[in-house]
Amino acid sequence: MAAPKKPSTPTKTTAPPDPMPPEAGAGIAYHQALNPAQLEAVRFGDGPLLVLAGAGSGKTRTLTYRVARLVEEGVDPRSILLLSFTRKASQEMLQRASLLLDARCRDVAGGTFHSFANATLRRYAAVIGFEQGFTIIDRGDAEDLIGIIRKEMDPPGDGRQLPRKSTLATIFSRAVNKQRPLEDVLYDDYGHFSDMVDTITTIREQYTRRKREHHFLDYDDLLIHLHLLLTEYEAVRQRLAAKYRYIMVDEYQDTNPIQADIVSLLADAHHNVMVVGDDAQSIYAFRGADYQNILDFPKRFQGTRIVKLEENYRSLQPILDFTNRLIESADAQYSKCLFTRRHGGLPPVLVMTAGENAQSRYVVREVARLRREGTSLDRMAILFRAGFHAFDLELELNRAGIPFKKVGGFKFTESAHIKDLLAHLRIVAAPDDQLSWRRVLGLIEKIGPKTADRIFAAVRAHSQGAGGLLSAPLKMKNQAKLQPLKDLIGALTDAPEAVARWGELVFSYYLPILRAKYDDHPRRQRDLEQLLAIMARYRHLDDFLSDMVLEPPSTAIEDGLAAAEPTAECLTLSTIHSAKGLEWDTVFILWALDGRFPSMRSMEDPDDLEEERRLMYVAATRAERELHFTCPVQIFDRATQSLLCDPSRFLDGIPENVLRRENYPDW
DNA sequence: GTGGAAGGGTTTTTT
DNA sequence: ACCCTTCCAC
Repeated sequence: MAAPKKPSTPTKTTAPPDPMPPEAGAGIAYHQALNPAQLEAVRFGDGPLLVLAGAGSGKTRTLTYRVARLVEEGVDPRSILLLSFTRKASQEMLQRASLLLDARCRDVAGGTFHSFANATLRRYAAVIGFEQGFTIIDRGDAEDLIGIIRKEMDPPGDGRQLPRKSTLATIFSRAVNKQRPLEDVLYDDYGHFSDMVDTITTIREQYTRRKREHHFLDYDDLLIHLHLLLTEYEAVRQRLAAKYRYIMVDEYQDTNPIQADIVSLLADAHHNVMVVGDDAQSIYAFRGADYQNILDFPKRFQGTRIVKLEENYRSLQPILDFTNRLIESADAQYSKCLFTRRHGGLPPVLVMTAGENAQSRYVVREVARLRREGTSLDRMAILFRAGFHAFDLELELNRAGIPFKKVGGFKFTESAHIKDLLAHLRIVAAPDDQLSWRRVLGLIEKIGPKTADRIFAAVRAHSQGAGGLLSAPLKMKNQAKLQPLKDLIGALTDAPEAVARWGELVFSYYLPILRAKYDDHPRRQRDLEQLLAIMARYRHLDDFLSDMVLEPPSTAIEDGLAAAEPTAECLTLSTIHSAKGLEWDTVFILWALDGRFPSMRSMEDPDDLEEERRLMYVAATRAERELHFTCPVQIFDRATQSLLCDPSRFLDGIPENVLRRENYPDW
């Protein structure tokens, strides 16, 4: 049970040095910083360009240098649009480009598809019939609204129930993202509900109608409306195409048909479009992404130049030997084989453990060992398929006193107390927001959904915004209960627009409610204080509220630690989806157990199974030096009533010299 | 109408 | 573990 040893001599990295600010007046040293393929992409002039970038091949570096290069050549930074997967990723690229060149690079327009859609739609809101603006609703809000409609519908009558609200939301979203009729999605993916197609269609019509009534846009609507704006309003499309003369898209393999269309529409006039991605790392099929999208790019744009980045700068050779093998045995033929000049190190290890808790103890033991040997916790990550897969490990890490942050899974802004506080601000910002009124009023004793809706209707009829609550005619017994809330709204509407001040007013109103409602209120109160700190960074309430939906802080703990002790080192726990694009010295992949990874559900459909394999590939290629898989055995699977005992089928047939096997504890 | 308690059926991944 | 429904007391 020898654990992988650190290589005795530090491995020499052949990766180009990190970008440094150029000497005053000197140009950027492209030749020293980039390999020939990267250089070709960076120096590519006008026209369509497809960069197929393997894992760890310097994709971000290439995009960063190309931005700097364009700006250096005199392109107006505001005419460059850089769409990437997370806002953090695009900010980092622009920051690095600024270091290479100068601060002009910060003026590059960038963000996620959704944040770009938000910004654009705000500018053209009147064109698409949102004269009074709009509120972006997150998944939870969407489900609440669907839940209200669902409850109003007649039950099917045969004793069965309609799909739960979260399932309905998934069905509706899938139909949009895959651009398929609702009926087809139901028939293919939810066969057991396909006979309710009429009722479900009605629910969706109602959902669409009410979103419009309340000026709500959900995540999908942002893309739909942007697409609509570009297709239906030729003048707008021309203006946007003239404004953004260079389009760049990161992680193009994860775009869905609407997003790919949006890119085409924007680039149609000039064809100056560069997309970067890796078909082998496409892991968002569940929301409509199709790796075929990136392979079809040259068909959309005639004369596309294709550049392949195949040299890996991240991982040691034994890790690449393994990951190449993993992706080679895929059914689909992906387009590359990676190589590296980083030698040394041991092959990855697969560790069989006697159950889930043994898995957790193995990870804790190894993390402690690595730390003793000098690896910072910041350089290690634990990756897993789904958020709840790490629950047991979290307990063990707490017991061992190892600090960690968890990324992915449940979000800060999804917890009830955060949503409560935001709802108070939302009714002021958007008085038509019935969902937020329900939430705010429902917090008051003896007010439930019915009373809340009545009060909402009265306020709305008064059409004075949230202040309508102060003058709307209400029943006497409601008047008294509502007095504190009225005082709050009065204070909010009187105070000048200062986001942080409003946050404090709501906080002091909400604190007694929080204390009465939750036993664990001290922890939640700390979260709220974090939220207030975040609010202080904003000048406009609308921006704050939009950001909380589009790019919420990934974890409460992360921000807590970052704020309190920015230097404290910290282990990362992450879903594989949230780990995309990141890298660590040492990576642990949990639950490499057939039935968990791949999951039972994915085994019926070859396409789903392929995506699981790509997911494992993404996880494994995050590692630079050490890679551990753990496989707890004898796990009972309730869905199939069977005992799971075998390692992931993706690891079958990989020889011992590529993947070592161990048992923990020895048995 | 509200609020609490009890019991049966379902659990990925993200903007 | 959580959602959703149902049932019952106020």
